[in-house]
Amino acid sequence: MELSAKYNPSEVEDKWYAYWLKNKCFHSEPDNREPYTIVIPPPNVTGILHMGHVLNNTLNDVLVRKARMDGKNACWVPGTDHASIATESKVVAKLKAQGISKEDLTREEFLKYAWEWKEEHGGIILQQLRKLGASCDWDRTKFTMEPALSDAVIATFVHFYRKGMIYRGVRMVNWDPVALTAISDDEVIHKDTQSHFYHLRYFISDGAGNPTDKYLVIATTRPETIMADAAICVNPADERYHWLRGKKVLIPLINREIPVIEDDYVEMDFGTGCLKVTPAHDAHDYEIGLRHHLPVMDIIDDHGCLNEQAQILVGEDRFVARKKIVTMLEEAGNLEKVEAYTSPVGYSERTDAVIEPKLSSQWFLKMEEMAKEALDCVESGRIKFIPDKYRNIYRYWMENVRDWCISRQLWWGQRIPAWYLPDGRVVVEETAEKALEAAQRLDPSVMAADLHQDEDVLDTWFSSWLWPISVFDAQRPGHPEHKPNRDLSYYYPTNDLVTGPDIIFFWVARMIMAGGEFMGDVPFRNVYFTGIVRDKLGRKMSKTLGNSPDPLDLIAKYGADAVRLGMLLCSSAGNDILYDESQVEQGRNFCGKIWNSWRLISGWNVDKDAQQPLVALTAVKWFDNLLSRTIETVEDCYAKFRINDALMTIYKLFWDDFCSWYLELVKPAYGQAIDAVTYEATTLFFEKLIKLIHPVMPFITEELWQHMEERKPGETIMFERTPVAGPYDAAFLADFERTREAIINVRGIRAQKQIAPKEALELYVDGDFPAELRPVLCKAANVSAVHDGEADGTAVSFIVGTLRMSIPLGGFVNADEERAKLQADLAYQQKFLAGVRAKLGNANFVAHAPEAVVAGERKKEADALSRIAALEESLKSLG
RNA sequence: GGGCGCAUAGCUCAGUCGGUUCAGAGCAUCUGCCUUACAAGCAGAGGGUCGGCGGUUCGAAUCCGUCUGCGCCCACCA
Repeated sequence: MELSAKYNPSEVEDKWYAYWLKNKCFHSEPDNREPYTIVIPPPNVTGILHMGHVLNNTLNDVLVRKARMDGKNACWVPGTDHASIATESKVVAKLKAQGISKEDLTREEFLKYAWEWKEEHGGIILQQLRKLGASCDWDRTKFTMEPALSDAVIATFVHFYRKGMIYRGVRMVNWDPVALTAISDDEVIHKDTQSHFYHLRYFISDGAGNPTDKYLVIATTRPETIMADAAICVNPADERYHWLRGKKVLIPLINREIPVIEDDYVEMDFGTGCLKVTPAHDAHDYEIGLRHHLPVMDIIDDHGCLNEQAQILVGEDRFVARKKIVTMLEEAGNLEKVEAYTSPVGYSERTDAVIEPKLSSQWFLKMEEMAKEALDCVESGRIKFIPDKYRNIYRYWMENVRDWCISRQLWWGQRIPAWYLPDGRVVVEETAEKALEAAQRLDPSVMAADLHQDEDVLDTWFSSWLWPISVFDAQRPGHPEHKPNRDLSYYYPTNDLVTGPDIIFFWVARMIMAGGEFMGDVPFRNVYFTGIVRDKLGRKMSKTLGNSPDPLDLIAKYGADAVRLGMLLCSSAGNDILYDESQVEQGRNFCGKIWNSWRLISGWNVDKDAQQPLVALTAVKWFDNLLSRTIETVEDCYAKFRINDALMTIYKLFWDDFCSWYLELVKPAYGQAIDAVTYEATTLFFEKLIKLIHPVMPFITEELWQHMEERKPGETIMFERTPVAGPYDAAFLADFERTREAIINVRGIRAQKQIAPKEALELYVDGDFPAELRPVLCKAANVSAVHDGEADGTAVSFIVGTLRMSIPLGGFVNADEERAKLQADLAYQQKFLAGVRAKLGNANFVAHAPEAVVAGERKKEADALSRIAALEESLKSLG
């Protein structure tokens, strides 16, 4: 079968992906081989593929394909995450566009819409991953909210509750007034925000609720919250304010009387040294309020608007209210001054709304004990982070862990399995039936209708942290007595996790905790942290900037292999990736190179009787040695997770060594056949090369491997073995390097002197040059003969190592120019020699430096001397 | 504000224990080639005071100090 002149990725990719699926090449079942397991970082069920996914999943796929070719039973489990906030807000937005408000729907109605949306859009991303070539075991696809996995989540809640690790409490939480839910501290992003510092006068009360003419001044960024003030606080050491002791002041506009209190928390030199204490709307103020038994008055509703408690500006949005109240304060004579002020403000990661500190009742999971163990997993080296620097960040997190707020005021997610009795008591059970039984044990008169289930759902990460366990055996989490099934026993712990450092605590740390809690073992052994994909200007890729290409467009344009290669070329672990389309072009070009090299080889006619030329004999020997050495390097790179180095090593081996050198050396003259020995060796090399590249470029390698010879049905390069390194002769490889240098020198001289490549030259070598490499020199440099000794008459010379080589060029040589060049070279060598000798003349150096280093310097000295001698001879022969 | 990390060629990055001709790679650039696998290519070439300053050492891109410029994590002085 003829190979088309150009590689056509789209045809080839669809064909082989379908072939792999049909032959269940990605499917894994436990057997007696060593397992290699990866669970996908589950993308949001409603997500679509972006460049970050491409990077992550390409890395995963490379690792899993490599392991498969290493003979392991490789299993990559795919799936999606229900992503409660993200998905729910998308559904809410979609309903809003249809004129439906969430608040008009019952929970059941809303969930029906949400599931419809999930069925419609869910898993698009998994289809897209197929285009990338991801070799996931699709038969094992999981969803964090499918029944079995949801049951696991509920069971773990009950488990922790019974262990006394889950509790319910009123806490100051981060309220997102757009998503209408509390979010965890980690989902809050602090951004420096331009605002104002309002200096307000609070007049001292005369004791009967009337203002005197004395006042104090407080500075606040949130004047709209003054109606919720419970006190004014000063530092007890602040003598400026001792006269205020025991006094009461009046809140401006509403004239409510509040006490002046003293607390160390207040910084004397910040603002005016007077702090208004607003327990309901500030976490620190809440703490102060607890210490001083202050009343809590909540004046902001769930949407961020002032409520009746505020007395004024009721119903106004907090930011509108801020503007209005400033005017009112000014008119009332309470505004002293306004300063421009920049301070960090918390924003919701999801909705970008300004977070409102809010008191509410939430469920928490105690973290301290689990965090200790999880820290130890990493500190002890049972889990390795790549790169290592993330251990520091991880340690910080684990040592400063706070209890995890696991409840969310949403509907999309696993509903908290807590039921309240009419008297307020609570029972926590896996099902409503069990809850009723439990409730009746407390109070036999309770009926099913009397029980009310908690309205909240659980944080998405409360299901994600079970992922490496629940994808294999959803029975196990929460039921330590359940014996792990066959899959879980075989595949757990997984081997490698590839993910972004931004979820090191959200996900990585918590999986480690869940692993310890439910399996007594780590969930994975290595965590490879990728960087963020940025554009070439260093900007984060984002929809709004429009600087993020659609991966599917790229795949359509350049092919999946090209996209994969382009992505990996610039990805060292942990560094951000500056992506540019030119990298994908480079990938495409490499595909073209591979393709064309096989076109060349497969086009050769083989002559069974032909004898192998000497040059081919040497070339085969060389490439065989080089291949072994390179495979060793590549294996070392993989072992250290230096995937881009492994790739670059193979890339150069293929392009430079195989195509530019090896093939050019063995290539028969035009119209001539190639001998069978060389041909066999060449196809074997080619096959090994494409096997080496297959984990990175699965499609083109499969296409060519299938093209090389008739394969049996179902056969695939995927299950071929990674080529192994044999012994190699390093000295011979070094000799070949010198030969290459000589060839490059000759070519350089041709270029300089404008001598056509077709015109054969003669070469003189003054010294010992291996005979077996002479044919290589002749063919690659178009040298008709290699003579020993030195050229007669005018010649151009050069030095390789310590060998002097010269080419007699007669009329082509400008003796003055050559002399000048030689003299410059000579001067350099003499300076070099002087430097080396200065070192060797230093008694301290000879005394302190290791012997090998001193010997090295002596070698340098000897080499420099012989080069100087050679240059002087060349100068002499120039006359 | 605290902590961690980074700074090497035009760009993106390697550089292991301080010592081997150590100053490297890929891309980009320049020059010459439509040579019968490939112009998405071939051959050749140029390009860096290793961020600045100081120190340790026989010897520093590498270790220490400091300054400058970036990045990340943490942190609600209202």
